Amino acid sequence: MQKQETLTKNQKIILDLIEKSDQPLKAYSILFDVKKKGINAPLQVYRALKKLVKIGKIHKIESRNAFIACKNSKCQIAKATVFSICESCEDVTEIHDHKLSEHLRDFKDNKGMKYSKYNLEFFGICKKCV
Amino acid sequence: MQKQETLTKNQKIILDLIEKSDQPLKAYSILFDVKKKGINAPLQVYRALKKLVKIGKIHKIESRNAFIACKNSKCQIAKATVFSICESCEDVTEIHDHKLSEHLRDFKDNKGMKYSKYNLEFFGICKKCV
DNA sequence: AACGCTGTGTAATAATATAACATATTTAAG
DNA sequence: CTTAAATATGTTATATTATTACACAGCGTT
Repeated sequence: MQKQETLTKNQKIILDLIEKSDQPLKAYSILFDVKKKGINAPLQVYRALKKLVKIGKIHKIESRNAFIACKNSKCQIAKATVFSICESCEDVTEIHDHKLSEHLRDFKDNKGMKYSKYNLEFFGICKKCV
Repeated sequence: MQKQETLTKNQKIILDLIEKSDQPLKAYSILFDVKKKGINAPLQVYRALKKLVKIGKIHKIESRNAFIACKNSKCQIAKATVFSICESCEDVTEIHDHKLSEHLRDFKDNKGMKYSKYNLEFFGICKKCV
């Protein structure tokens, strides 16, 4: 399992930025923010994001095309993610629910397909926005 | 609840196309296919897709930016979707599992947020690709 | 008839993401 | 140590996905 120490310069810069935000960041907003650090092209951002997703440091919120840091130290691989998304303020929170995770991990469809990964996004209106 | 009969010409053309495919179609591939029917611009496709998603006739596969018809007559609103996606051949199947649906429908996070919708995508390797 | 709502058609552009190429750095094996 | 493989970099160009803005049409309501 790859540790943060082994991340490259670009990967560190981008992970730092995402970790400082408690909300998902979009690739081109990241690009804008890291230009002062010498990262000039979209591809440099996307390459770092791809790696960070792969090692589980960040997750992609598929319905929003945005990236958020994973705060769960156990979650070292991006294979099982659950998010809560407010459709009004767009606030995103990662959900860790043992029972739900168990249920999803053990889920088998009727074709017997084995799943190595899942992504679940819940949508609603958060307390602040009600 | 809106019935298919009330769909407009563009909406019908695009729904027909998606229903004929058992796999998700991308917006620009749809555009290409319906040009012969007089639909010329991306926006015409996206507008129809938006409506069809809203009334539950089709679903968007968020991780693939593609659209698939909903074969479940009960599923008239795009509020609760579960898909199986093969990461090798990209085959996508909608999953209807009563127990899982129940579990997800009843899920409440520890902040007491109420969810009106969810989207779950399972990833793995299908039987053909193993 | 005037309004609100929904849809249409068109042009332009924004936002998201990858291909292709040349080069550098790190890692592991011989 | 050196060679090969794997991974990362920097840059340019381009592909793909999606929306804004504007003018107007059709329909049901009041």
